[in-house]
Amino acid sequence: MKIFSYDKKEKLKSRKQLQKIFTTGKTFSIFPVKVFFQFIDEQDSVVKAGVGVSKKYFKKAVDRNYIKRLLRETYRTEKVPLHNQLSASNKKLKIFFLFVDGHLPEHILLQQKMKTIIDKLCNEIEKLNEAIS
RNA sequence: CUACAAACCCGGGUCAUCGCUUCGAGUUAAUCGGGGAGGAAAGUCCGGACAGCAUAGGGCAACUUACCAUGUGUUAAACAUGGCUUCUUAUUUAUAAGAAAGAGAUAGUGCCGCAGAAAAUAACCGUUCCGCUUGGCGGAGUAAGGGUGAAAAUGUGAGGUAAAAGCUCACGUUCUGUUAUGGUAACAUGGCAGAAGGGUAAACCUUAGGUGCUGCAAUGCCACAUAAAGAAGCGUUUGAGAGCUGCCCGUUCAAGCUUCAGGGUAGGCAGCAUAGAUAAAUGAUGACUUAAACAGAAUCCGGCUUACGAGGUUUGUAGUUUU
RNA sequence: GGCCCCGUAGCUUAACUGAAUAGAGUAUCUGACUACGGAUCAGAAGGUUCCAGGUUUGAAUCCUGGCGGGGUCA
Repeated sequence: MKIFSYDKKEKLKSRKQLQKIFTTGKTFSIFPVKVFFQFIDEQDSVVKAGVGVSKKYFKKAVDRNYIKRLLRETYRTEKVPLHNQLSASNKKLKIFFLFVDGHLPEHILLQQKMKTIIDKLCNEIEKLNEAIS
């Protein structure tokens, strides 16, 4: 099994599910990224994740594509601890990363931010486990 | 060789690691192999294919095209080559370069501020003649002159007259009709007859040609869900309303239709591709080398416009050097 | 993705059927009134009419192309 993969099954796609996560999901933001997430009982993969950029901040389609690629790339390289934690505690998760800054980010900076986001998500899982136990 | 202009071409490459999408092989899987953004993919300014709309029928309206020939485009939009006409610039003054939404103002209607007598069937001043009172007033003729204006009624000269006037003549200018010659044609040159009336059609419009309307969120199918409920209005052969056009006609269907408030669903297949999805792939990092810019497909094709990098090729113009 | 509409002072707008100083209200500034403010009165300033080109003697207005903003259709 590939470790760093990010294929179709792991992507959050359905319009309905996205509406749900935006209205009822929990949020926190690690600048310049805002994270929507929601724990869920039944799902065909451990995590479903999506990325997005507002047209309000970036007019050009090239810039939006670039940021979405960066977000996917950083999530792909940093997601391993989150997966381990989730399979250990038998939870399923939906995440959506929304980019909220006005200018183009550096790859290295975004990678560090993603690391902290993943850490925070792991903490959330631990908290949830403690609350149940 | 240098500079400028136009047209066409190109739109980074190699290696390593980790990935995405699609197709094929593979019993599922693991894995392996093949394909994977642009000249503008953009703007949506045009045209077509294709699809639906009763058979896409007639008229008005609306939109659109507009020098000529040939070619491409099945038509159209548009483009290419060559030519014609007009305008601008330059000088060698009869050529060169560039530009043109380049049919019609003698079919009709409208408009032309201020200034000016007058802005289009021109008599305010002036000028000439006649009459009366004789300061001057009235009538008639007259576009030679009048500082304006973007534009002032065919230019110059002569005759002519009371004064004038294309009123007449000569040389011109422009237009209309007709005709001869050259040219496929636009048109050019000449003869004859007639005319002289400003501009504006990116004002209405006229002439000739073209366009039925709506658009892949079209359209067909599968799955899922709900409210076949409520209120108001119109109507059932004396025809409401509908058949996707702004109106009318013709024609077809016709027992339900319209509006209000509210509720449900919005997942997929075909359309759809020798790149091709359906929250939407074509990437990231490192190394070397370069000038790498503008920029990311959603039914497809063609044209136009806009954004942009370093060069190359060809043609033209100008300059310099050598022979 | 398709189809429509709109850009005028800081803000809300008029003139869009070509005509020369682009007009109002509000906000701003100055003065008057008041012991001081508000309200009121008087005056001033503020416009590349989104940008570029064209038609015309003349363009906010007509035409063409850009830029920006908004609406609608499953």
